[in-house]
Amino acid sequence: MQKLLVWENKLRDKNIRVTSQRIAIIEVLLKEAIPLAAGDIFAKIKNRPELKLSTVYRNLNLLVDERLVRKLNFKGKGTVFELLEDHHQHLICLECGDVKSIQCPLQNYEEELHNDTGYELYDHNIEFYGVCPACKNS
Amino acid sequence: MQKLLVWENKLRDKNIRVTSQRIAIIEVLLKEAIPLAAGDIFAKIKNRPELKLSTVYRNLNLLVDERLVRKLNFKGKGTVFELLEDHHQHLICLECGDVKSIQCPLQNYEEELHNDTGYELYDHNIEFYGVCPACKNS
DNA sequence: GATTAAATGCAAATCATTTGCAGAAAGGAT
DNA sequence: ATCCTTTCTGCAAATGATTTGCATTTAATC
Ligand SMILES: [Mn+2]
Ligand SMILES: [Mn+2]
Ligand SMILES: [Zn+2]
Ligand SMILES: [Zn+2]
Repeated sequence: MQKLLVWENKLRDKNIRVTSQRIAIIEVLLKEAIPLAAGDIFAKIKNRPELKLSTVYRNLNLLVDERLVRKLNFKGKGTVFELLEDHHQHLICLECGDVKSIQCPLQNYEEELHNDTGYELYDHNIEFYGVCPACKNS
Repeated sequence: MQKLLVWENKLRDKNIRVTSQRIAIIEVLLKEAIPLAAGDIFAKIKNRPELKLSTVYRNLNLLVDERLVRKLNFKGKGTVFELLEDHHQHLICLECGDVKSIQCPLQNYEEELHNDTGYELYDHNIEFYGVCPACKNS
């Protein structure tokens, strides 16, 4: 089954209407496969001059509320969005801005933190910052 | 030695002038001891009506550049700042906004990540989100 | 195809943050 | 203590990102 159809069904499951604007946004996020700023998503939607930036924002916010999209903030890039699929974290090059997805190193840590603090844990987010091999050699 | 004097010396060591505005900002961050938004810092500076919000921003940015202050972004709070002292991470209650400092669970992980990716690691940041015991019982 | 709630386009508003410039203050030298 | 140079601040205005109100359009249901 195509990825886009999977996402259309996720919308239907949450009673969110499948609009062409929503699909266009999800298509960009699927194709790029890295976290993108709202403005970048907007810029990558070609041949839809009537699709407005405010629509991009409204949809991203809705999808974040429905836990279909993750909203992040990266040093140097500001607020970015990615489709919420498998749990993973990010490694960001401070020179070229490259973003690498990495396995989350804290798979089992929330239980320990719960025992230590009494907090009910829901989520965590990690950013690693460094310089990628390509940038190091230049 | 008083904490404030330590910070004045940190400024001198970096050739940053010790101005009364800078001191006022650092005093707020020292006293509150949790990450604060620029606007919150500004609001907590009493009896200095001439001290402007733009000055708060300019100084926070300078202190971030000089690695004396850490700039973070917390879900629900936006951009916040804290004095950079010991390496630690944060646990945030999504109900009441309470922020707890916690020991960093990734003390030795950067080496492993370097070996896996070739990246030169400089820094990392973790946020844990949950609900605190007080909010859970209410 | 008609009905209704939800979504969009559009323009304007809001909020956070930055900037230009003229005057004030800090730190070093005399 | 005064002078000098550079940095810093106040102030007001600009910018950039994000949100909002409202009239119109559209998706989903019947
Ligand atoms: Mn990712
Ligand atoms: Mn802290
Ligand atoms: Zn790079
Ligand atoms: Zn709480």
